[in-house]
Amino acid sequence: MRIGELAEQAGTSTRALRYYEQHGLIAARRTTNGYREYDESDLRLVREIRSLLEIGFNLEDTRPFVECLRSGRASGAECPGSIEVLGRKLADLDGCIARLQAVRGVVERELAQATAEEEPA
Amino acid sequence: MRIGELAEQAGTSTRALRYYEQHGLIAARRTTNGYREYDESDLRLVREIRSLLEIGFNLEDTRPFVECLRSGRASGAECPGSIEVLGRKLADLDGCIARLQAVRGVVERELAQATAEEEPA
DNA sequence: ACTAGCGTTGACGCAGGCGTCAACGTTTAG
DNA sequence: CTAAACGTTGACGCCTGCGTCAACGCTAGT
Repeated sequence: MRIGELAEQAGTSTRALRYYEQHGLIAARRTTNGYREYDESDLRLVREIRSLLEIGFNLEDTRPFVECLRSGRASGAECPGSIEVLGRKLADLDGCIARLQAVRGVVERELAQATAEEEPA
Repeated sequence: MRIGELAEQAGTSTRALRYYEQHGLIAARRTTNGYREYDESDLRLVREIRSLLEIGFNLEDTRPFVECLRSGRASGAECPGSIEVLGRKLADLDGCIARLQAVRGVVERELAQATAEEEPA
C-alpha cells in the first residue's frame, strides 16, 4: 500500500509517517516512480508507535518497541530495551502522579481558604 | 530597587521580569535615565507569579491573582477570578491524575506481561 | 580616561510532533 | 487532453516561558 492508505489504516497523517521515517523508526521501499510502498508489517509498526504516543510516550521511547517488533517478536514490549523504557515510564508516572497530588492538595487548601474568606457565612 | 535586585529577591531572572511586564502582569516606574524602579509591593506580585508558575499554572492563570493583590487584598486568591481559576485547576488536576493513573495501569500490565514472557521460569 | 557592571530594546533559539503551504511530478478517470 | 487526486522534498509555523546574544547607554570606582 502507499502512504495515504497506510496513514488512514493507522489513523494518522502522511506527514506523521514521513516524520517517523525521518527519525529512523520506519523504512519504506520505493516503487520505480519514487513512491513509498508499505505492507502489513509496516502497519503494525505504525500502530505500535501510535498507541505508545497516545498514552504519553515520546518518539524516542517508542524506538525499542519498534525494533522489537521488527526482530520478529509478537509483542513490541518483550525485549530488554522496551522493558527498560516501561520501567522508567512507570517511575516517571509515579513521580508525576505524586507531584500532581501534592499540587492538588495545595490548590484545594487555597480554594477552601479563599472561599471561606470570600463568603464568611 | 532596580530590576536586577528584584530578580534576585524573587528568585528569577531579569528576562522573566521583562516578560511579565510585556504581558501586563507587572508595571514599573522609570527613573530619569530609563531604568525600571520597583518596590516591595512589586516583589510580592512577582513572588505570587513565581509560586503559581512553579506548581503548574500558566502565565494567564496568574493574572487574576496579581490583580487581586494589586487591589489591596492580603491574599491573591481571595477574589472571584482567582477562585474560578483555582476551581478549574482543581478539575484539571483531577482529570490529569485520573488519566495518568489509567496509563500507569496500562504500563504496569505491559511490564508484568513482558517480564513474564521474557523470563518464563 | 577607562573599565566593569549595571541598565535598555530587539530579535532569534528551543523543545516535540507534527500542520500546512510551496512547487513540482505521477497516476487515473472521463 | 485535462483535471483531480495522489505522490515527492523542503521549509516555515505553532506553543510557552523564558535563555541568550547583539548593540548600545548609564554609572561608579580607580
